[in-house]
Amino acid sequence: MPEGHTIHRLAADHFERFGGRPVRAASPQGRFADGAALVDGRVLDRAEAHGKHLFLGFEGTGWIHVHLGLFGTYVFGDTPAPPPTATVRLRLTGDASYADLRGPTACALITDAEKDAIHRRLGPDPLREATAPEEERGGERAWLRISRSRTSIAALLMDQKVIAGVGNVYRAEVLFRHGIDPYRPGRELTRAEWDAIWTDLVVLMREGVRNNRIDTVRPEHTPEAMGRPPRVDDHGGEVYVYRRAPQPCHVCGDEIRTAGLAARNLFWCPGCQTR
DNA sequence: GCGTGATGTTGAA
DNA sequence: TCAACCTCACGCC
Repeated sequence: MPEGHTIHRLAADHFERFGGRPVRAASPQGRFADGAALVDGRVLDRAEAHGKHLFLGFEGTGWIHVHLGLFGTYVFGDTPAPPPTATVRLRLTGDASYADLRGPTACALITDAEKDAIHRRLGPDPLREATAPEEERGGERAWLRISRSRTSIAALLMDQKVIAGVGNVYRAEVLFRHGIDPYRPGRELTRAEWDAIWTDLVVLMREGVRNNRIDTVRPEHTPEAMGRPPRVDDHGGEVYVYRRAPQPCHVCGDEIRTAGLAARNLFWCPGCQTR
């Protein structure tokens, strides 16, 4: 699940369930035992996300920094919590809820300064647009990088230093929605194309947070509108190209293509996406 | 029971 | 460019 929308949703869910009250913390798996002990019994007073990074702030203690990586998952439940399984890296327990974290790439206690360093190395996040300072709006910093780069737009969109929070699904889908060939170099994008991509990501990812899944098809291309069966797939909602190769494109009927790019699977429609 | 792959990142070669 | 890491579900014996 973990693209940026998932992490922002997790931040909100954590604050809603645990915010403003002391929580119990434990690491049944053991690899975060020291950190959990330091946080145990403290008040969770902030929860924040930047791209795919989650920050849980504990009064007077610092932050737990969580990155889910490819396999990390969170499961929330109501108390009383069942006995944790052996792979639970971190369990937080509050009055009415518990949260189990499994398989993260990162789970560590960090200071304000370490947190600042993470923010500095990440690009602008479409989901932080509303709270970003004026000069950070519109993905301006991302455009500076993209407009000067010979690297493909597909690779640039996955580079968290360029733009934070976009993963393999949003990348494939936003390029489809704007008819852009994934291999086009960043510097061959027009300003208007970039503005449209950024604005679209803000909308799509906000909807992703709200629904807790990725839907990208326009109303005229939904299963209902086109009289086709809804997608049966546990990898998200209705999409145009992600994991659809070699099925036909919903819009032009061409065969969706897939190829490896920087160790990830790229998906696109050769008919709809041009250089 | 074994092999595979997945919405990700890092660090070495 | 490649391997390593984290976990789990699925297909195929």
